[in-house]
Amino acid sequence: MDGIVSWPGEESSITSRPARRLRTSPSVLHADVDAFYAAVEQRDKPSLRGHPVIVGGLGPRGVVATASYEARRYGVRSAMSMVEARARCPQAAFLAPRFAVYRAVSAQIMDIFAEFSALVEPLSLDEAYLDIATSAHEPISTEAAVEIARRIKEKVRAVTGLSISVGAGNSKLVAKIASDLDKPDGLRVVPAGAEADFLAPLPVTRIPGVGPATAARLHNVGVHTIGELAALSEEEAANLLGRAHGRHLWALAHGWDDRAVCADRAAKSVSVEDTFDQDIADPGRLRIVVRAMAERVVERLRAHTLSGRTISVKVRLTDFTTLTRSATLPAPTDDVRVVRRLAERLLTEVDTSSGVRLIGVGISGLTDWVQLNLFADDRGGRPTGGAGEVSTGTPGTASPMHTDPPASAVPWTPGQDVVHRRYGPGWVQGSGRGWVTVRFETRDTPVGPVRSFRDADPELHPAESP
DNA sequence: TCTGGGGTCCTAGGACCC
DNA sequence: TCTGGGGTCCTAGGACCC
Repeated sequence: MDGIVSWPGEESSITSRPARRLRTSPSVLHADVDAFYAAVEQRDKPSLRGHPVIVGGLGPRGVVATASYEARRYGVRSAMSMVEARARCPQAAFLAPRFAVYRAVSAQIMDIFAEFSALVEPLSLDEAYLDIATSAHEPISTEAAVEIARRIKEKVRAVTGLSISVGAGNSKLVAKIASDLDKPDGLRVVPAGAEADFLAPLPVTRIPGVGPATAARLHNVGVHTIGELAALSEEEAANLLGRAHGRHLWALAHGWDDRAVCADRAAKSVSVEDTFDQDIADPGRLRIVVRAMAERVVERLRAHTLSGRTISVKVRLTDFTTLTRSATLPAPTDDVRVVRRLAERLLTEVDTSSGVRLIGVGISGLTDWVQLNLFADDRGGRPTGGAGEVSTGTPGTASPMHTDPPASAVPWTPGQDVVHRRYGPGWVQGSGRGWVTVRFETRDTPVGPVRSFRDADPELHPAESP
């Protein structure tokens, strides 16, 4: 294993903080493909080589996903509007992204990374951390790290035709910054012990996690370099930037970064969103759109055999203010009818009369098992739907790869319109284990209470079909 | 003709429970 | 009747990353 040393300054930190250990050799690698999408397009279309290429949305509200280095010379950057990119570099080739191709190339690259380390943490299609200490019994020398990086670059170029940049250091932070500094086709290893001198003169904005808002706060107090951030006290950083964020960045500025390289990180949410070519104000059209997005997100959810408890709707208004509304179910679902209906309701909680430029639907609180009925959680108790409440307070701690028997002979279908003799019209949010939960809302009165009944409640009936 | 789409993490307030 | 604190869950928003 890599050599390990105690976290400097540990004595002064709060006792709840776990003991930190820093590596003593450059055994963390960060690798990413140079101008990935654009480079794939240039690779596949030789006439584009040597010329500016801009990949991104081609619609009226598109933005740049990736600009080739030729295009960057004209000031074209990721996230810039396509309109501005066209103004800066009209002679560029403007291409829509081909994600299926990028995913395939990405898989090739990740396979190559896996040949060099058993511990690969992908960050995106074109980027990953590699822990090269896992298979080594001795600390990794600078020369050994350089050699491994060189071989990875060679192999990626031979197999995919793409150039990558690799950085290595004793932490994720140092490796990542090192790979950034030498782009494109970079190879930079920060030797053990040289981390502080490497970091100190760099602008704070080099630290991943320091964006425009954080940079502005730091600049306000005269902090421009990583070394100047490190020279603050931990308390000053925490007060300036927030407790967690401030302390984290302050530690990073010292090079105190013990974050582990972690393969197989489970997804926490799934979402889809669309920006319209023109704003939509018509509630009927918005309702149709949000239903379609609910269907798309459930498709993605089910493709990964996941279920989720919390449904969110995101609305970006004409003036770009962004609102979210969410609701949490008593148990995870992957039922399109429930998600569709809930998304529709959440949309009604936002005033969209001024016009909407984007709608999104997301699902979080994911569990790794296929939902068979809404109450197939392990709380054991009966459903408790109280008036107006969606969540019951107790989270379903789902067992992995749960295999519940199907809820057979239950007459109620999630999403179904029903009428209760006392409570009026509503729709079935879920059923199972002898119970059915009804949300008493209609399109005209979209927000209403939730109540649960026995399956055979004589007062509950399917709504008349239209 | 301003500002995509997919995510992650953090904060802060209120509800609720012990 | 009054007075609390801690912990967890939920919601909404914001910063940030590629």
